[in-house]
Amino acid sequence: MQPPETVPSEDETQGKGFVSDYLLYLLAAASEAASAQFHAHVRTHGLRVPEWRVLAWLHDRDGAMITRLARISLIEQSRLTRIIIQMEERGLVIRKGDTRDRRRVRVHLTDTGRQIAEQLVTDARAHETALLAQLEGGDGARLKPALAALLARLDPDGQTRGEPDA
Amino acid sequence: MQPPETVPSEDETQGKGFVSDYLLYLLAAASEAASAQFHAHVRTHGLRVPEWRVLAWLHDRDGAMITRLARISLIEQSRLTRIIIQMEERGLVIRKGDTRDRRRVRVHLTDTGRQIAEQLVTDARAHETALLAQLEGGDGARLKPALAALLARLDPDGQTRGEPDA
DNA sequence: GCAATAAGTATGAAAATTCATATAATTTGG
DNA sequence: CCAAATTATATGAATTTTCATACTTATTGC
Repeated sequence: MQPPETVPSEDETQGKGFVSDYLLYLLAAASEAASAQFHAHVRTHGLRVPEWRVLAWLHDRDGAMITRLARISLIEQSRLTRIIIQMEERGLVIRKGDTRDRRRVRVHLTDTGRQIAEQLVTDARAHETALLAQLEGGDGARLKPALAALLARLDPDGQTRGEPDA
Repeated sequence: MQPPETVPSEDETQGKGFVSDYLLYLLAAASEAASAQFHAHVRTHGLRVPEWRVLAWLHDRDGAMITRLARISLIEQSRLTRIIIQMEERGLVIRKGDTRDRRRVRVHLTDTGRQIAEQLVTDARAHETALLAQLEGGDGARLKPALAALLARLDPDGQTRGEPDA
């Protein structure tokens, strides 16, 4: 037999509802909330979020190819192609055909691009530090490892994590 | 004095780079990776992700107003207005003017909408359970509380968390 | 009770994103 | 070595999404 009642009528306020404690929602909402401020800062530099992601990855490792940059930057390929073109027109990056594999296009930072990237990475580090400092208890410390573990589990080959090569 | 060299030329592979251990990136990437499968499942029901979010919130608490639904569903208001109209045309929800405050439009599930919502919530619960089970060690258990703490810190009023009223 | 302000929703028009697919270059299998 | 399959990027066209703002209805402060 089942608990007291099978019919869930009466009090719709059972517990707190499904969504507000649903992992995928918490992830999306936390991501949004945590990023809001910094993303606003990014926009003050005339960049959209995907463009900042590209700059950040190139800052870590210049000369990535479009497809890979798309995967790790969480951007759909055809969209990234257009974004890169725009960024090139703005002088943030330059595209170079890969001589080994002529299908590939490698993206490199220009001096301007690198300058902006470095500035923003510095800002991002500071922002992250401040953010984590706000989380009392161990939560702050546990968050990153837990997220990294989740990612590692879901994406063993680092398709999304900037593995040297995947 | 600092470590061996001050100039970071030579080996660009210092550590692992900034992005792959950056909180905001981990959040975004983890959210994407964790949601990918289930979101694909949602699409097989002919729903886009924002539509599923709306159904899920209405499942928890029917009759929400557009603005609030937009905030908690992480959707921009004017977009949600259009989405709700489409959902109404498809018979998933109905809009009812609030008689107390005639500016407001309250959104209610139709029977069809509720049926789909319930099915998907059931599926979502199962998926979440499976997902968390994959995380060995305490990571799985720690993740949700840590995310909730982050959200609570960033959004004290639960603007984004379905607080009874905010 | 009214003017000014704020809140909730809708909407036009521009910009962006997606989807399917074209094109080009490489790799694979036989 | 060749045909078939695969990979990388680009692009047209439809759909979405955004942004600013119009409208309408409430609320606030005098």
